[in-house]
Amino acid sequence: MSTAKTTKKITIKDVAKHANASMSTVSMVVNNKGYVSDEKRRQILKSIKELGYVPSASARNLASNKTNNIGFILRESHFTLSEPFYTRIFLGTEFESKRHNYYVLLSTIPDVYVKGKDTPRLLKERNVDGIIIAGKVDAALLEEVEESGIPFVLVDYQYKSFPSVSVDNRNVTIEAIRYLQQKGHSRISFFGADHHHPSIAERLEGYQLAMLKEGHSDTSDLVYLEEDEAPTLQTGYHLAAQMFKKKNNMPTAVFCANDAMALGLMKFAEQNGISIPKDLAVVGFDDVDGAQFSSPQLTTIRVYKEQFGELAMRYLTDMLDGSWEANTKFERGNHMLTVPAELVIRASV
Amino acid sequence: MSTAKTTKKITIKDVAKHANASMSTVSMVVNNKGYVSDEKRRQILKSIKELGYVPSASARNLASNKTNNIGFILRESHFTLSEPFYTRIFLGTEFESKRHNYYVLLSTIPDVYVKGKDTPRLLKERNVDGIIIAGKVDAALLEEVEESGIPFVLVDYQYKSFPSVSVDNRNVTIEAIRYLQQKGHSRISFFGADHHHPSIAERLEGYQLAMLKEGHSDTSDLVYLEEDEAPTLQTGYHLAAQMFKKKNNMPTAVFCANDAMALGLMKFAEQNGISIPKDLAVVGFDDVDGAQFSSPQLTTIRVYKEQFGELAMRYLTDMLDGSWEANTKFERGNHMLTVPAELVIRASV
DNA sequence: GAAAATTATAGAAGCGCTTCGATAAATCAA
DNA sequence: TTGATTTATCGAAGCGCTTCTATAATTTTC
Repeated sequence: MSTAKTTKKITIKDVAKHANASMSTVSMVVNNKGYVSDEKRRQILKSIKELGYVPSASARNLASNKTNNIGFILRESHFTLSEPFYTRIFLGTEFESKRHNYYVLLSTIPDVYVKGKDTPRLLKERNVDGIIIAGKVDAALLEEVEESGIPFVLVDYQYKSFPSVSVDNRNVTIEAIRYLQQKGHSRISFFGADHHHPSIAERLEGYQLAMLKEGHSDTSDLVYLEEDEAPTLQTGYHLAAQMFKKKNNMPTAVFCANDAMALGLMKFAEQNGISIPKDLAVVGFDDVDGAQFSSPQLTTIRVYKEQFGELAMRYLTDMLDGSWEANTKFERGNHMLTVPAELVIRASV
Repeated sequence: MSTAKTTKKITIKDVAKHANASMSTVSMVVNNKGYVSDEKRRQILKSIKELGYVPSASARNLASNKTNNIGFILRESHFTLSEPFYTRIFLGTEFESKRHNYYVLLSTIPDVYVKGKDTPRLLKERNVDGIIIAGKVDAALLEEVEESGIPFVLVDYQYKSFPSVSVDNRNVTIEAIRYLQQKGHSRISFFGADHHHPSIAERLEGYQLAMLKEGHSDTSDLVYLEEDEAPTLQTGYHLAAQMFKKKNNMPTAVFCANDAMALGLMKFAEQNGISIPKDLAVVGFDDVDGAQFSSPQLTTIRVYKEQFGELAMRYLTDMLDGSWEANTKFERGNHMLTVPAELVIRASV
């Protein structure tokens, strides 16, 4: 490159000399620990600024036996989803990590995970202090991570009683169903898919709870589940086709386990001359970008993805510096955190 | 956690002892350099495996004055775009980085970049050996990066004659226009936006070149440009409305600078009873996921995003280990690489 | 007002690796 | 044969930090 003078790297030693202090004192100032007199501190801070000193990450890591990295593990397909759900969560962790001075190493894993082969390098090389795992992943990976002893937290997924952060699916679904009921709907359907996914199972649960409360103990003829399919627009479309085949005893509203399916349902409706919300009310879940551009605009449940990621990161860093363990509010088995979500009322009901 | 025996960390020293060699010899084996007899090498490799030795990244980095990290800088809005274009490019770099034993540190920057304030931490802390910058970013950032002296390459963007990797926009656009012409179209429109973006400018250039070749030296009444808008579905929709307002001398085909706009145009067409491809042929650019689900399916230009990222990473790592400089094929001013794209023929023409 | 505790600073060991001589054996050139 | 190279190995310095220990100076305690 064109840098004329290859300025020698400034080390802590240079700062010490310049500030007329010892390396250890400088280190203490930089790390904000130990005892340093105000005067000396000012002196050192001044020297740091003047010399443009920036601590070397590797030296620091080597000496303190930390890596200063947080691993973020995510399935490839979740990463490249056109709805940037996990991407946003990742972004949230990235924001939060800056606050705690960590770097985030993103590692994608293939959808079909093979234990030894696909093990993230950051795990093998133990190049992270903690790990965030987003979305549903193979149990084998989870076990590997657990065995490694590296602290971790799951996001938008749950497994055993591993530390996790998830949307408060059940309660917000109940809220949504209540809303439909208040609007006069009593025959309310549920569209779901892949109900092995804890989130979707929880939404179904919330739905059933709310229906039960209004006396619908048996919802089997109202629930449409494509158990082995992903909850996509296509799935929603198919489910809609299926539902409209049986002409009698039709529901007046549908709660979809996510927006993609709701959008699929709306597409089917549009193509078949079914008017929304006149003939059928629709509620989605996620509040994807497309939800506000659909016609009619979709009433749905908004999830704060960035906050989601931020909370997970905070949880993890708290674990790392021990302040979490100390916090008696969170006892064993209570390690599953929840982020709120909220009903966004638009035009599809 | 529940790890009973906190197994002591295995260091290079342990391996040396176990293999009856010196640390330096082990180091040479690990790094594949210097002279080591086959016998000793085997011996050491065996010990490494037996002990499960994994080198410490920080120690290695400190000693060799490298970081083993590559920075990936991207605008926040590009990262959370619903079309995972840059996300895919990122994925490509991630794949390739594994091959070269680098970690990728992703850093997003806000859309309006303020020099000191938003400077990526990895730049300030010089915590990377090289940097990849994806998409259009603020020139101030580019200058900061250049000043840092850290090797970098741009992806899907160009600035001055900085090393870059881009789609071969001009040529593939010419190919697409030729294709339309072969299909009998001669009045072909161009839909564009934000033509300060080099890619879009190049596409326009290719379009004009191809039109010129068929005698259309003046395309001004065929080109629809929303210069200060982003190339979104909405923009495409507006442009379509604009175009259909003037009833006479209508084009028979439209080349859209990206799929989003093409989809917007098609939406307008559908709502206004214009049949595609009967009344109007449409070609897009990017081959986004939505392109194959539209009706009719969109004829477009496919960009191999992962390969894009891979190439950029390869370029960068080549720069880093000097083998690029040595390669006489790439002289000054020739540092702009190109990835091919291809016309995908579907049903909209 | 002397012992104990706290505050302030410096020095040095050591984190786990790479790499630079030093040294010696093996191979080559003539 | 013998000096010059090449091959093989080792020991030790040093990368830039953190942190432990030592030593004072200052403040607190009863």
